[in-house]
Amino acid sequence: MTFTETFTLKPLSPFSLDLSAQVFSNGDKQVRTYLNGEFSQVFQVDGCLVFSKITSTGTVERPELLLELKSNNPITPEIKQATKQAITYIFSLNFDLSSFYKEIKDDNAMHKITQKLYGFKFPTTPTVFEGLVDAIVEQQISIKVARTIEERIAKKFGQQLRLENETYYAFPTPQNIKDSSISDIRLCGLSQRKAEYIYNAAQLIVDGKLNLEQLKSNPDSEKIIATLDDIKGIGVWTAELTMLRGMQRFDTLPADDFGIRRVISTYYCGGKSIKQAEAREIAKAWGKWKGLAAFYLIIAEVKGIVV
DNA sequence: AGCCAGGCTCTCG
DNA sequence: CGAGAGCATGGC
Repeated sequence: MTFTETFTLKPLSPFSLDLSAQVFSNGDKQVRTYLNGEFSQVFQVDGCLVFSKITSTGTVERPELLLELKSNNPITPEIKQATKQAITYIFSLNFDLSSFYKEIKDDNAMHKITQKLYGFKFPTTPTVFEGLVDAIVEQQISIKVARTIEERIAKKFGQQLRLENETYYAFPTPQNIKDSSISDIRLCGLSQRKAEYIYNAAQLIVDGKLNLEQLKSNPDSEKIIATLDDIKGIGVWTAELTMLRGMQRFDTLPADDFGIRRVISTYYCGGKSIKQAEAREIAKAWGKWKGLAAFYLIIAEVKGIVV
C-alpha cells in the first residue's frame, strides 16, 4: 500500500528550482535526479523513507513548489513536516539571496552573472556525512566519474524504498557503511585508500568519536576545518568542500581548488593561471558568500555566460 | 591512446 | 622539509 501526500511550499524570493536543481540532471532516477522540471529523491526522516517529487508552480520572483510525497508508511503530520524541512534545507529555501546580491553589486562580473543566474541556490546534502563522503569521492577525479561512484554507493549500501514498480535508494548512513567492509566499498570503483577513508569516517561517527551534525553548528569555521583535517584522508580541500555543500557554510571558499581558481581566472584574470592568494584577494568582494559566489562562476562557465 | 580531472598520504632524499 | 609516486574511473 502506498501513501501519498501533496502540498505546496513557498520559498523566499527569488528562487529558481530549474537553476538550483540542474546539477542533478542526468542523475540516476533511483537516487536523485532532475528531469523535465521535476526533482526527485528519497529522504530519510524519523527513520522513515519518503520519496519526494518537486516541481515549480510559481516564478523565480514569486516562487512556489509543488511537493508530492510517497511512502509505504502512513505519512503522519510529523513525517510530512520533517520532509518539508529536509527539502527546505537542501535548497536553502529560507535563505535570502537578495542580501548576497546586494553585497556583490559593485563587483561588475559577479553582478552580471548573478543577474543571469538569478535565483540560483547551491544545494546542500541532507546530511553532513553525505557531503563528507561525496567530497572524499571527488578528490582528484572528475565530477562525472565521482557522480557515478556516489550513485553506486547509494545503491549498494543505502536503504531501499520499493514503491509500485520502482526502487529508490537513500544515501547510506554511517551505520550502513560501518556494517559493510572496505572491500565492498572498493567495488563501487574507489581506490583502496578512499575506501579506507570512508569506512574510517563512518566508524568514527558510529563510535561517537565524531559528531558531524554537531560540528556543523560550531561558529568557528577554522575549528571545523582543523577537526576534519585531523581525520585520515581529509585535507583542507575536502574539509572546505564538506563545509560548503554539507554544512551550508556559503562563506567557505576552497581557494586551492583547481577548478575554482581556473574559473575565477576566466572571469577576472583573462584566463591565466592564478595562485590561491590571488583567488582569495578577488573573493574579498563577495563578502560572507565567497563559496556561493564561486559556484555562481562555475555554473556561469558551464552555461557559457560571458560578461 | 594517453592524459587528466574540484587530493591525500606515504616515502625518499 | 620539499618533491614525487601512486591511486581509481571515464571522458575527451
